[in-house]
Amino acid sequence: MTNDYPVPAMADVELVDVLRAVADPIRLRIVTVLGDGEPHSKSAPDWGFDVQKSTLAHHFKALREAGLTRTIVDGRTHAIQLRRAELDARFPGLVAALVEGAPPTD
Amino acid sequence: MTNDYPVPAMADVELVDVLRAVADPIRLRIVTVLGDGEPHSKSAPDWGFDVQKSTLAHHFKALREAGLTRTIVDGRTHAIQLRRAELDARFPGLVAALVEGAPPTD
DNA sequence: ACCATAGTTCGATGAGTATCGAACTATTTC
DNA sequence: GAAATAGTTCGATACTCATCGAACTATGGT
Repeated sequence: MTNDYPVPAMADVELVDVLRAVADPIRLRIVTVLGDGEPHSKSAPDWGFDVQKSTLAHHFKALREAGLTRTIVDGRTHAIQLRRAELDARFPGLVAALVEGAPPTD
Repeated sequence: MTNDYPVPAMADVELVDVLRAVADPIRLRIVTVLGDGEPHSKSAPDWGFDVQKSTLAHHFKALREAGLTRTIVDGRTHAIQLRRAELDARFPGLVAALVEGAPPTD
């Protein structure tokens, strides 16, 4: 069936939950890549992390449930996108600070 | 003699470690209060958290070791201060976003 | 129908950590 | 010196969570 990748309403998202979501090396890296606001494939090889795809799925879920991202389903491929505008409205400057403060994408 | 409350050099502080430090309700609250850049007493009753003072000491240590704060010793009382200027230089906009995005101090 | 591909979910495991209470250190006061 | 005060440290406990592998769902291709 279609879209059951629910996201919380941004008004219900607490700052501490957002921070817990990005307080992990892999998830922080994901968020900085998603900082451009565009959808990115969930494809594990594309990301190049040294973890199994089940672990990556766990991180994607954590980001979505914390209110940071949404999932876009297209056939059998999924994309993930930062809820940039909503986040900027609710937590001004936060995403920008994360993107700018993260180590270079090498 | 007591001035063994070492802090890491700001250049060595990683963003993800800062985020892990503030990804806790009590520590996030502390940081937002310290956002004014002034020293604040470590006195447990003053903070009004519902934890023992040993727990509070643990959180103060976590903030200091993550590079967020410094400790100022004065006799038998201690104060804690945000390393505001250094943090702003290393992670522009981050502290401001935390202070602004945190729930009201009410 | 069959198989391959993309991604999720589940159970188990191990590491990290928030919390407490008690003991400890350092400083001030009497 | 003794007692009180401020805060830290330590050991134990409980809980959270990152990770893996295997099983599962869903879609697309042949």
